[in-house]
Amino acid sequence: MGRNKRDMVVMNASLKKAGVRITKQRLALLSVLTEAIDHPDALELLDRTKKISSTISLATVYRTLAVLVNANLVHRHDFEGGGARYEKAKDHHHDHIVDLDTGEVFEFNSDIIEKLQFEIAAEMGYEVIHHRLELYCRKTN
Amino acid sequence: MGRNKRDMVVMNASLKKAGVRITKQRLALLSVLTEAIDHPDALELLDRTKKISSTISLATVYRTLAVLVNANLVHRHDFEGGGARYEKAKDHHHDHIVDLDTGEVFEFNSDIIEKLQFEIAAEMGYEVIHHRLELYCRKTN
DNA sequence: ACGAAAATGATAATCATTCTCAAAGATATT
DNA sequence: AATATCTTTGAGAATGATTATCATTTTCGT
Repeated sequence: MGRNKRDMVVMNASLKKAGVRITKQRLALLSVLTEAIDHPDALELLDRTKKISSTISLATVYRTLAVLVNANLVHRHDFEGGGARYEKAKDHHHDHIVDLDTGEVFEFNSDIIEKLQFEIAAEMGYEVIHHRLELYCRKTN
Repeated sequence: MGRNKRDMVVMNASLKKAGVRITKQRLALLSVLTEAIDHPDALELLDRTKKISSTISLATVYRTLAVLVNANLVHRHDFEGGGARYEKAKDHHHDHIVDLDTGEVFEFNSDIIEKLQFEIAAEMGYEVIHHRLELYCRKTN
């Protein structure tokens, strides 16, 4: 687990940017989200954070996630089935492929699709504020 | 409201196709869905159906919707905020634009996007079983 | 019309998420 | 570093949408 000084500085800055106080729970949760390579839900995040901070509750996980999502530091996904899943915001936008059999989530992005969406909305007098594109898939063969 | 003999025959056939018994609740709900030009939720469907059939419960609305969705006669959408919303299946596939201010839902479809999705999935060894594309928009100025 | 099988209604149960509020912690100021 | 103030936390209650339960009623092939 990579929680060195530089990471701490970055996370402190992130929280300041979000206009919230720095607490060990928030640092721990942000650290878990930073290390995660998957898309965990609130319960899973609680478990992982407890292993680092040992003192955090489910209510705080939800509250902190709401704060981070609001500050655009974290993205929340409502894939089919089960509760919301979370992911630390990356610098590049991406959409998701969900493996229907394993539940695994993969990322992809297509500038062309992005542009087409923009054009379709514009044609109807709309501006896309955000969007959701999920491909529910099965392995071929 | 258009519930003539031809509609009844069509609805009867639809239910038979779904392999379920024909009840007045199911006919009424299907009729409401057929007439709907919007994307109502379960509670709204209960209200509308009561006006036609006068005897249906929320439990039956949910149960019947589940049956119809399973039979691919109805589509269920989980747009952001609030509960699921339903729509009678049309012969052509389409995606949705959601007006963030009014909650209104518009339909669109793009063969190009569809094809791109297919290609992207194929490249990763996947076959798209179904997908979800929603544009959350605001009117431009 | 008869009887097995399925559907209904009323309500309880579930599940994820949000709310409440007293106690603990963080930050600015001195 | 002590104080005052304002925020966050934890535990559990509350919520809201949806599903399950089960006794009663309805459907439909015979």
